[in-house]
Amino acid sequence: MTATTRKRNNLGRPAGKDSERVRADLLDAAREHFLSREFKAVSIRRIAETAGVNGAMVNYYFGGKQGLYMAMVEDLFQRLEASLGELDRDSELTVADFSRSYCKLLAENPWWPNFFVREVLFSEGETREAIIDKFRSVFAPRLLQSIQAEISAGHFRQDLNPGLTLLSLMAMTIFPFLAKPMVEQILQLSLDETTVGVLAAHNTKLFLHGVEVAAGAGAQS
Amino acid sequence: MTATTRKRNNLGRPAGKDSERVRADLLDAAREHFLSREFKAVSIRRIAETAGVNGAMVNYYFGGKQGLYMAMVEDLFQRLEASLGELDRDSELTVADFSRSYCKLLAENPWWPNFFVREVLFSEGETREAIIDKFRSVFAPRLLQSIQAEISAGHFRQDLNPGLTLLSLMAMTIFPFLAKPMVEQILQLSLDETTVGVLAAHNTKLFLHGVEVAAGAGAQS
DNA sequence: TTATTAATTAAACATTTAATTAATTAATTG
DNA sequence: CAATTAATTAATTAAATGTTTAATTAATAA
Repeated sequence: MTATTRKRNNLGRPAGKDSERVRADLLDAAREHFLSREFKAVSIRRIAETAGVNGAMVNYYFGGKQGLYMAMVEDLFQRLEASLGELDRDSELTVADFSRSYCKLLAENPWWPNFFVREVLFSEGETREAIIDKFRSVFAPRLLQSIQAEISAGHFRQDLNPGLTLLSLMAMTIFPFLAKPMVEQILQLSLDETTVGVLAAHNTKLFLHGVEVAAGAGAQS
Repeated sequence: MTATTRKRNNLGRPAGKDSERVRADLLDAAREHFLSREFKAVSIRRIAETAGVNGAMVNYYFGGKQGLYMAMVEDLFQRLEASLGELDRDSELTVADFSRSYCKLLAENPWWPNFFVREVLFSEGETREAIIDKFRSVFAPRLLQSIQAEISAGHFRQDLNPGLTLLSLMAMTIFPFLAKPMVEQILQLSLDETTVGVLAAHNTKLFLHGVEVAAGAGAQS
């Protein structure tokens, strides 16, 4: 205790610690808390405790609680885009393609539907605009275009409203994971990795049957 | 000011005021705030201000903030059941019936999808159980039974999983109102009273085309 | 080596919140 | 009428929160 060179507590700059690691740990802890509880119900102190650092670090690295949340959102978007990376290459995007890659996305990012609905429904201002804009630039235009092409080609019913049709497709793919707790309790369906494939197949078939022209040439996938 | 019989402020029991009215006003204010913002972001002071009473009334009548929230949930359930009242009578419930009465329910209770998803996704413990239980007792069993009957009768495809099929139907009817802000911005569809009917028709037709046997006798509603 | 900068903690600060209490007034009851 | 009960408000309390600050230590530059 009398040694003058000895650290008194845990104060001061720690020896040989990567400062990027603290940032990453805080983002991890923020994701863990913010995705399962509402913004105001999550305290900086709790996040910092999970990350194993002092609460003041949130202000030091992110400028405050809101800044940390924004950084987390940005990080989630990056993960999302990484998951959808190869989807950007090919310009043709069929409904089956969409259904399949959406399932893959879900397997890699199970937090996505929950996050999506929270932001679209309950966030205010810029955050909501940001996520809507992401969606608008990633999925919507190419799917709309694809649906419209199928209608023009005579594969889909002529009386379909493309917007409503896309909405139905999105609903069938996103909603089950939104209502997951209810689905598992009421319908006795567990939405794990294996059943996700079954769900995707069911959705695709039902959707295609629903939109294709009622002529004899049905869709046998 | 010297008059001894004069009320000093607004203190004390007010003259000729209906105490049921205070309760109702607080419930109205709670609904207004809780349905548009998260629980922790709503203060009882603000609710009381909206209701035009003192904040202590929340504790007096409902035993606290949580109690007020629970009372509001119970009140919402009652409104929901009132809206679905006549649906309980007839035992046969077709898909078209469901779609139509769900649209009517939405017109009378526009808060419903928002509330539904908030509770199923973000609430904890008893509240979630309560709403899941309500749903289980109102919609699910009769619709499942109806779908199963159609499959047995040979009207719907034999390879359909009834649970997944009900899930698709629910998704198409509930999701558009969940993602309302996104729908209106991206798909340029306004979900007002008139378009709700169009959506219901679209959903019913797409769903029925999707589930019915692919034979020549399609569903012309 | 010395001075400066970067990173970290503990403590203090200012604000906000739900809940409680005491005072006050009207209604009700005996 | 008197005493009690019900309903309401203002003031207070205790806890929690986001942010700031000062102290402290390691890394880095001069």
